[in-house]
Amino acid sequence: MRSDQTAAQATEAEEPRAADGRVPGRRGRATRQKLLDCAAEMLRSSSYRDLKVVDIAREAGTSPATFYQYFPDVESAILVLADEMVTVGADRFSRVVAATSWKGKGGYAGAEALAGAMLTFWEEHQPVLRVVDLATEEGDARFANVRTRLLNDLNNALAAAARDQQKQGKGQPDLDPNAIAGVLVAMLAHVAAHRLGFEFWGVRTDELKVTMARIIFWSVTGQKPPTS
Amino acid sequence: MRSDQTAAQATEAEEPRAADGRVPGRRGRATRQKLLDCAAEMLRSSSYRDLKVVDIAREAGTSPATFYQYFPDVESAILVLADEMVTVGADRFSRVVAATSWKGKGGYAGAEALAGAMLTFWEEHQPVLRVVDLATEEGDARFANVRTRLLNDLNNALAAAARDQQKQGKGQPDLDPNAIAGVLVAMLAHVAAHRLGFEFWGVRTDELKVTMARIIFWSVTGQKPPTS
Amino acid sequence: MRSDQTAAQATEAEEPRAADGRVPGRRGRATRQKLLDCAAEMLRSSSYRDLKVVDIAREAGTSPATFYQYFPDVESAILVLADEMVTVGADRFSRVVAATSWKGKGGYAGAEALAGAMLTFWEEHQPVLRVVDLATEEGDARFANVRTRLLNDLNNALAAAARDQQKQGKGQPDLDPNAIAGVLVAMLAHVAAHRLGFEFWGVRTDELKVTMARIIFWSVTGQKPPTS
Amino acid sequence: MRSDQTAAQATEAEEPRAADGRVPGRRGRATRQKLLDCAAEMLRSSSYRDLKVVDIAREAGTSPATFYQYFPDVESAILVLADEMVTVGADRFSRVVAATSWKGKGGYAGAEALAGAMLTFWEEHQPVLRVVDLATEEGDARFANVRTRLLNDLNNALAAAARDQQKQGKGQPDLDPNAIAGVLVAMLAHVAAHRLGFEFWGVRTDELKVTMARIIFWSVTGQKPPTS
DNA sequence: GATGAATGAGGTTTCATTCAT
DNA sequence: TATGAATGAAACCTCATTCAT
Repeated sequence: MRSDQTAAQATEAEEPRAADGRVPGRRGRATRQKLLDCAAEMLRSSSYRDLKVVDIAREAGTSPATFYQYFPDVESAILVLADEMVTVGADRFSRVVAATSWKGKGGYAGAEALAGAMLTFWEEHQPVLRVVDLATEEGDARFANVRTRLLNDLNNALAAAARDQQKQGKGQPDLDPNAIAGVLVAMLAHVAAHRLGFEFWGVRTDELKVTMARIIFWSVTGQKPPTS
Repeated sequence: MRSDQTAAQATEAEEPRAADGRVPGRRGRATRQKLLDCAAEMLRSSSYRDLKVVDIAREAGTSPATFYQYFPDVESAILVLADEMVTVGADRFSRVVAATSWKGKGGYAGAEALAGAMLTFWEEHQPVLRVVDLATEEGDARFANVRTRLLNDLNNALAAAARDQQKQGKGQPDLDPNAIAGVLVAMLAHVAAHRLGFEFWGVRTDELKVTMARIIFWSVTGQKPPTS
Repeated sequence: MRSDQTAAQATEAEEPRAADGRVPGRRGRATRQKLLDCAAEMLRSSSYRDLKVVDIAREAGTSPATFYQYFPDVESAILVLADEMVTVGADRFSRVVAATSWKGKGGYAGAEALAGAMLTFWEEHQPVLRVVDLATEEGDARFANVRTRLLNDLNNALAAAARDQQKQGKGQPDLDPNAIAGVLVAMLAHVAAHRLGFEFWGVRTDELKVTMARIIFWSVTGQKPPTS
Repeated sequence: MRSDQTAAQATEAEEPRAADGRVPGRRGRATRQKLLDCAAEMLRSSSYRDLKVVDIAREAGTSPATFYQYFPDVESAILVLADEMVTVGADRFSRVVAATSWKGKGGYAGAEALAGAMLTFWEEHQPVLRVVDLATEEGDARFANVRTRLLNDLNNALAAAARDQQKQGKGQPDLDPNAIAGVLVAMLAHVAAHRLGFEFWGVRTDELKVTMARIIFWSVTGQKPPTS
């Protein structure tokens, strides 16, 4: 049993390499970036499974052969995008939880900020996050790794908070802090990923945010959230 | 805004048909079933996207041409499996919620039964459910339909319970019942789908069940769950 | 050089046989006829190349296996239809030419009757005739044979008439009677086959008939056709 | 009713494109041409319906995948051949008719030149023309278009000549000029297409030419062709 | 006589990937 | 660096045809 999850390694090294092992120069880096941008853009409209090397290359105004100079396959390119996203996201989530006292109105506000941050982040990075979810679901270890790195710190922070509250005699006495954190993160991620579906069924995003914030706050602190 | 979701139509008609429109006889039905069984079995080990007609046919000891006699493509075959699953699941979930009073210890027991039912059901039908999730995520309407039919009644029942509690002055006064139900169902489905991941991270299924049960009970009734 | 074409053999024997060599009884003959009727009907709407054994069988409410009891393949079935058509057509054309004196107004009337007969016959048997043309064009000897049998007598009769006129010092003195007949028959068949195309381009069938009749009359007799 | 047919658009744009949208370079164009040449060559021996992508590719010493780089299917490749043929043919026929005065011996010589041109052209381009006829017959609009473009100018020129003669009080007074032109073109095309069949039946090509020339001359001018 | 079922055989099509320039 | 071209390999899918009942 591992009581604490340690962050997995980043997939992408600092220096991008071309297929022949050389570190690309300025022109090469520009081409590489163009390919990444196009891939990201295309993920917005078409499904991950429909994203072909040929298409990305054409969209980027270059040839498939060029694509292979920078990425061994489509997944690897998306992984780079995913890595960039992780850097932004993990940091943002950590910051929100770190700023939360879990006490009184401010504590609840922190919970709400967290729910909001998740919803916003998922909205911003929807295309890549969808791929991460899909590939993880299909058993792709590289993407599972991304997912872990994105949510790991958040998960640990919530678990720590829950544990802390329990020690103060406040939280949910009988529950495993890791279970609480895991369930809450699962809830957040899943609801955020399906925000549009909820809207379609007539549930507004704001209502989702409040609902989740209250569940978070209560689950961590065991206190009734303050009524607004 | 649609305050109540109505169950979508089942995909599979009563009488299975062969490609030429005829209703298959005993031998034909046996072959068809064999193909379904093999497909289900193979989903256990390989990813849905890697499931090829050739493979299923070979596994079932027939030829691809025979497969096409009974299903237009792999998805359609899986849809049949999914439909069978829905029939069982939707019924089972409805039963659990219907038996819940949401009052006192019995009410909490109902919440726990629900969490347990979800975890168990997902464990039993993991391969097909994974495909349903994946295909839904990829925008396949037929599978989204399956998902809706599976969870719709449960969602409505939870929303109704939350609304009912609010009327009695007990529930979560400021929250949209539909949001509550949606968030809870999302949590249940997502956690159940990733049960193995949780186990791997050291969180036992029982703890997940209890944690979710308490969240459910509190979210619907606004009451602190009774300590065991 | 063959100055006279002799009629080729009919493809279909008097007694239809089943695949196993037996002469079918009443029930069998009914099935066989049903298949023929359906094939004929389907030729009306779909192209000859799209006519599949499975389709004919289904349309006839029976199975492919049954089809093979009566015909070795689709072409053979159509050949039967074509044979029936030839019997009717060759006879009709012969009659018209036989009734023509090639003298004066009556002679021209005969030419017009011939043109009319061709146009009408092609209209009546358009589906089968189209197949005959197609298959002949594709080099199918069996269908070329049909075409010959349909037009052979007519061809010979026209050649004889042209030759006869030449002997009387009237016809086209310098032309080969066989060439005249061949060209006229080609013209008749081709125009009749494309009657609808002509209508589409704004040329009425009546005008085609008159035009061809005049060409025929003049080509055979060398006389200016009488003005109406 | 359309009294005048306007030429349809050419099917092939100026710049051939590869499957991925790029304009092929020298090597690519050579491969493309090789494929076209092989297709043309193979049409000589085998029927159009039996011409498979695999076969053309093999014959050209490449792979099916390469074929698809230049043509979406076999028909499209043949259409290119047909287009090239049309350019040559339409021009040639126009020239012949334009050079015809329809007066006296020179007029008849023009008619004979036309018949000769048709016979020669069909002999030269027999394989492609056979496909055009077949596909048109089967209702393929793209090939019908080719046929129209090949014969349209000729048809219009003949109709104009016939109309002109009528105005001079010479032609066939009671006949529709469009009908005359249509019938003559049909005759020419059909006889030319079956030249070999005629030879087989003992009718020499020269005799066909003279016969058709006389019919043309008389049909347009209403005058007895001058005896040689 | 009729046919439910099964399938061999054959062509189509798509891409990831490579290589020579 | 970049890429035009070519292609192996892998599915797909469709029918004509057969056979046991």
